[in-house]
Amino acid sequence: MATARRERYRQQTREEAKAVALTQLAESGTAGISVNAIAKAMGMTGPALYRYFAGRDELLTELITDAYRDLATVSAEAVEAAAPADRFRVLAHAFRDWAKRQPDRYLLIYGTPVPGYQAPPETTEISASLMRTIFDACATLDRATAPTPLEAELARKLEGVGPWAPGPEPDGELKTRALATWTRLHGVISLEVQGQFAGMGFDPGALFEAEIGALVRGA
Amino acid sequence: MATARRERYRQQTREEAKAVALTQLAESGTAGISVNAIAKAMGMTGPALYRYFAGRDELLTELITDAYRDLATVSAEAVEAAAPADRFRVLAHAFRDWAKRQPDRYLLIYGTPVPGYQAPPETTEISASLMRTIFDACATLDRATAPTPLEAELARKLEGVGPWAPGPEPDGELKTRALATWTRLHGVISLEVQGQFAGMGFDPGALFEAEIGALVRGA
DNA sequence: TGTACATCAGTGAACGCGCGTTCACTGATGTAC
DNA sequence: TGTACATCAGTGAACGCGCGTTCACTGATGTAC
Repeated sequence: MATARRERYRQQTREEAKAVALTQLAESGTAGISVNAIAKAMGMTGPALYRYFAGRDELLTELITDAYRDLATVSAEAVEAAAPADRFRVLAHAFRDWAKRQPDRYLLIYGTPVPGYQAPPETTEISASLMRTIFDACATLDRATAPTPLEAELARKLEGVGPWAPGPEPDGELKTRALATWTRLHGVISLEVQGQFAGMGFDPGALFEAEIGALVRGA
Repeated sequence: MATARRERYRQQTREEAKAVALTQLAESGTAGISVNAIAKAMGMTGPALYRYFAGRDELLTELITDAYRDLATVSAEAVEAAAPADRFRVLAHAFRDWAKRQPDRYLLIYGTPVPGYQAPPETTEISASLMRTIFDACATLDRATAPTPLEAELARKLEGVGPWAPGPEPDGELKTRALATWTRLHGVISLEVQGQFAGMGFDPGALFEAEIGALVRGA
């Protein structure tokens, strides 16, 4: 099977192309990702890349799903490996750490969408699996603190909607917590990786910890 | 002063160009904003626009500062007009309403930054004035509920950093609340306007209200 | 092990396109006397 | 009110550029006998 080696090289080339694309993304944004420029950086001519990708759109799509899947699996593995009592904090940190390590990929998933760009159906599945992980992490939070009236109202409204994730269906209160978790983590992380805290002279990590603390309390 | 009329037309043309640019932004993102296309849509040729803007960059900068200033003044006016007890809620709703009315402008300010693009110094001033409004709104929250240990720690760290806004310097606790307010509102709003809640079958408004409720409680 | 054929990777030329920006110009609109 | 001049708005041609993508092609790498 010499053909297997050929296939392996093929995959390597694809990965290399995507890696170059990510550096372009970091340097000049989504619009700066160019088939010709990628090929050039790899020591090839532009058309050669069409042996590996149907076109620019396919490459972009793959960049997005790759990043999404990576974030989802990293988070899931971290949560699964942790003791139940640590799961929530572990999830939060897995999220932020991943985002800080590769801010551009985070914004590729959760940043301003490219208008007109249609996310592939695969994304739905990945986001559902990520939601499962959030549910699992939130399920370990204690429920001693009573929800505010508005949280209780939201919980009631969320009862029965979905499913947002595979597996056992959580109740409205858990869904409420999951949403708050998602939006609050994203709130801090997105502003941080976008540099909106720059020059304010404080450590975003401390803010992040405080937000985790508020969520753990069950607020 | 017939020259005044000329100047008025001039300003009108500038405004029209920016308006067209905003529709392009909505249709195809920042990268889709094109000098030539704007001129064409206005019934002019491309070079004509150079009588009104030094170049594409200046137009883009103006789009950003305009949006930022608009959000800041709308919020400030809403808060000032409200009774102290309502101020926090009024601020939150002013923020979300503005973002929902013009999602593209919101993302222009708080979305993925264009790499390499340097925000003009004016932005700093506007963001400071917006922070002042947030401080003013948060100052009306009652402080009965004790902060969590991590919030207290953050508050201690924020003591003396800044100034983030003109006017009287708030203490660490108020700064902590302001940060939480900013990041939580942004968390919900940004995911909402980006369409990340699409297909989940719940009303983002209810989530937003719940988040406001949690903040009002002083959590 | 050697030969004939098929598959694949990559090249180079070419396509049409739209971009930002400059430049010299024509006409219209203003100001000064 | 009328004329001479200055200022401004907009045009059309042209610049160089990089883009995504196609196509016919050459060589290398594989498979089958």
